[in-house]
Amino acid sequence: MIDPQLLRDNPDAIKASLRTRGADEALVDAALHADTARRDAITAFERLRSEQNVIGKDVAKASDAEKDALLATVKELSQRVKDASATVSEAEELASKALGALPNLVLEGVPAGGEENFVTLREVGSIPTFPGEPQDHLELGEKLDILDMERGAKVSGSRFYFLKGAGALMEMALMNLGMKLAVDNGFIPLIPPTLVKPEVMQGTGFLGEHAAEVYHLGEDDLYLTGTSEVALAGYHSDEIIDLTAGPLRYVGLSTCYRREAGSYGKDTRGIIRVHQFQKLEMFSYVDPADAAAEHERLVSWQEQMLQSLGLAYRVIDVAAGDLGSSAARKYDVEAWVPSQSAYRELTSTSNCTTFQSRRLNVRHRPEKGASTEPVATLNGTLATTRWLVALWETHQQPDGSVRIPEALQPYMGGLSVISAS
RNA sequence: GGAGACGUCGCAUAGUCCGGCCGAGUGCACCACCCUGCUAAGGUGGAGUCCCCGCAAGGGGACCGAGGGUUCAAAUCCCUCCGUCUCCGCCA
Repeated sequence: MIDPQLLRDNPDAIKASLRTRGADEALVDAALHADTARRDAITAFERLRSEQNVIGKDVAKASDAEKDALLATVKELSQRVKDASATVSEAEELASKALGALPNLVLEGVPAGGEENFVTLREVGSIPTFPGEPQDHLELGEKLDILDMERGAKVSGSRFYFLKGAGALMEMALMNLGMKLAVDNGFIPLIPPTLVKPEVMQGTGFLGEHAAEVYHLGEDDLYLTGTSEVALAGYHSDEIIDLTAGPLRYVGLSTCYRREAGSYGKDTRGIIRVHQFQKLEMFSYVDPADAAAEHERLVSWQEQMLQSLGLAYRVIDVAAGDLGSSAARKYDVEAWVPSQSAYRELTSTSNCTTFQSRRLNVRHRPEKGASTEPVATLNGTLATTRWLVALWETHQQPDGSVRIPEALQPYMGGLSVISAS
């Protein structure tokens, strides 16, 4: 949710932001009108309510004779208060809808335009070369017996899989490596629920543009989360947290579920796009003034991971039109996938500034005695199942085996190569 | 799954039966000041969150797990939901 004060004081700034996203500026005026209507309704209601409160006290004190006369007038007033209150509820609903339709203000410097207008910030590592055609991760996985898509489909349908043997171990190793990095940097590990209530799903914004992506359990009215960001953002909802000692950082490990509706025929081979996967997610609650710096820190931890795994990658500054509604800026780290001769997204890190925290009502007190203000939230991926794709393909050898990066070996019982047995 | 108890201002509690004098008492913790030679204690005062009006001073509204209802008026009465605890049963 955008700052309603900013909407009133500087609607043009919000319009400018909408333009860089390629979104409709008319949303701003609609929100302004709804906000004014809401405040008018509140003022009218409160005036009546105040009157009712005063007379109510008189009624309590009045003698029996006076009481009857007072009750007559006050009954009529009571009805007007009720009507005014109903008007407020309607106006508030409309206003919050209109305000909620506004995406976050994009930060200065974010490239304007759509998906293709991203800016490459840097390319790191040398793109691997192979004597012949490199095998793709599915081929490698099946030959090495570490990935079984067929049985995944048999048991659960398309886009499901079994990771097996060293494949299963490697996924866990990846998570452990990321967990170590996070904990060393002061993150608090959390293993969150992956089923959440509608309010939380709503609050984190995933029922908006991503609604079709989300699994819903009708019987229990619970949602399966597509990322632990949902639970991590909800963790401190309706709380006033203490950031005087610096950012509050959590790292969540969870299974993620995505329906992948609308992606038929896209990435159908292997485990690039699947319904269920593991993800290790960083989540920071910070003072808004520190948000941009925290964003750089998150991306640098992501890069450390990629580097220690020997992957070639580029970091892109995602264009405004391709940002989620909560993000003010987003960096994707994309690793080179040899079979596709292309960079594919492995991580994403978003600075949501105070947008998410307003909706979830997470605040902090900048200093003792000061009034509360919304915190900034940021999130970023530290590892996912998809990383296996880049790892296997990048580290494949001419004999069809796969080298295990040194960083992962301690978490795999010292294993250094995966070969067909 | 069955039976019952409970959910109040950071924590602990009073108030709910008998609706108005309760946005709400008390203790602890907290902040400021005072007092005491130190430790401990004592005294006085102050403190919640959100919203609306206002340049401000200030004024007003809402909030007693959540949402509805009854009433001129609800922490208090009624309903629904959520959560916690206890007992019984069942079982990974």
